[in-house]
Amino acid sequence: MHLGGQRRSATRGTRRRDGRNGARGGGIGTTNLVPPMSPPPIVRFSPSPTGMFHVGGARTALFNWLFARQNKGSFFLRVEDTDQARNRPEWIEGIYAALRWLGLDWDGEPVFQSANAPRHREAAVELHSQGWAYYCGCTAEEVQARNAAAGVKTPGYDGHCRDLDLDAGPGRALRFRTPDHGSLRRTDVIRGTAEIELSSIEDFVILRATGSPTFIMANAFDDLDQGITHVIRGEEHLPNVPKAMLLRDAMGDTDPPVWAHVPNIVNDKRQKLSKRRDKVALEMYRDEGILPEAMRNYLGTLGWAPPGDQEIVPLETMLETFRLEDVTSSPAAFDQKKLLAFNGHYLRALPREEFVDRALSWYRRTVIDPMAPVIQERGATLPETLSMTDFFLHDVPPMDLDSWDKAMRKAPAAAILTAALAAYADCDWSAAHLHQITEELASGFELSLGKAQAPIRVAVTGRTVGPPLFESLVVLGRERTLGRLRRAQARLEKG
RNA sequence: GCCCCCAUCGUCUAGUGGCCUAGGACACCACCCUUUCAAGGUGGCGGCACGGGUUCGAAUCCCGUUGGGGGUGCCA
Repeated sequence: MHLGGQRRSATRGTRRRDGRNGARGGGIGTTNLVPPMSPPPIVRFSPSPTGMFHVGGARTALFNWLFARQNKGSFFLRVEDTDQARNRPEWIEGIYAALRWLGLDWDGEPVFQSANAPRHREAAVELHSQGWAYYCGCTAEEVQARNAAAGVKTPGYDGHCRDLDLDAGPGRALRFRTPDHGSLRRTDVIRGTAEIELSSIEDFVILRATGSPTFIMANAFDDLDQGITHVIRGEEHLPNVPKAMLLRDAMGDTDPPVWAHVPNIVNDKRQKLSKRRDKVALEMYRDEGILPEAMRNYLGTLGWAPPGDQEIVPLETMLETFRLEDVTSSPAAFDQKKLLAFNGHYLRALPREEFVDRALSWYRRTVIDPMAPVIQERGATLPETLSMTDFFLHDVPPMDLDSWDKAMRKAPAAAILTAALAAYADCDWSAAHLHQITEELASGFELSLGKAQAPIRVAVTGRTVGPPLFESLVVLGRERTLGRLRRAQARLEKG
């Protein structure tokens, strides 16, 4: 057996359930995770820039930040961009902007995981030379076919190349050799201890056939390299813990981190929030007027609660009373109504002058700045230009009945709305592109663009006249546009 | 299929074997205040998934069942 320390347990964390020092009264703000005199903790928040920054990530960041700051530790930002194909620079900017908006400052410069790729590769190759890993030339299809032929119902790598002693070469990935027997102890601050059977873990890839390191390799290496003491992340990473422990062990680690897997945030159907079907992007909430302090406070009540009967609390209170080991282990549903209630509270509590400043700057940033180029030319007075943006302010646009009748009474209105809904659902959201696809839509009905856009305009703005449609749609955003089109559709059906 | 995780009002949570007739918040309902609407105040509705243990005593500990979720990628 090559795995010397595999039964070693993570001893740094003390579980809340097995201690008697967990009582909140008198113990507020103290944690047994970081004993006095011990070096300050080092945590990292490590999002991958593969989409809009969302509320789940925001909460994980918040918990990391609270834990680091209250213990005088370090909070690092590490961008896990090992999947080059799915990364985009604007997503990275989005991460910075969102964290700044929430007031979560990080230490030092962000680390880009891709920049460490050579070191990851080197470490992986080293693992191979020490016999911890082997090269494998199987494709996913081959593995699948073999499993099917063997009648194996459980998918996963079958160990075909395990003892072939293949050299590195084109088309060959490097796999970590997982022990066949024994178990390891996984200790998690918020989930307790579990004994994991090693036989259930397949030989996983650490270096792709392209030579690029996989997430698990890069992640385990960087955590070790940065001296991360507490890994606080989403529960979807729980199955990665044994792999990370195996890898760290092979790389000579003797001081495993404290693991803390925070529960998912789920939707009202209790599924993990997803970008596609749920409203998750932080910037959408920002644009709809949610105050960062309200969002931050609300996020803090998902999976944790301040002691006492008061859950709307200042950041300082969270900083004093937050305890990682008190985080709940069951998923929390994101309740927009409750967020709104929190927001109303914060809004009312603002000093008058600050309220004015913030309301005005919101209006300027979200509506006036983006609309200025098209409204400035279209009115004789300031109020007249400003009134062109009123549809933007309401969830349901104020509907002008004459406009409605004029645009919707004509035969293809319903069909146009349906076609627009389909065309706008997944397209590039720019004025030029919207113009183009709407023109195509119009020619499909053998109508001019002017005629075809009328039902769309009325559905979205409530009127037949107004600023140029496509610029308006861009500012409104896809979700709100689609929502208004659907609402108009429903209204049309009712007659 | 296999591995893992989870289970207190509709939702977020408090609860760490007796302070529990289960507390608070959001939502909802009623009333009060009020020129309207909010805000605020008062009250109400509403929950320990089920079944077995352990114990003098279980929301709390153990086992099972059921139900939900996550993972099962040369994604992260």
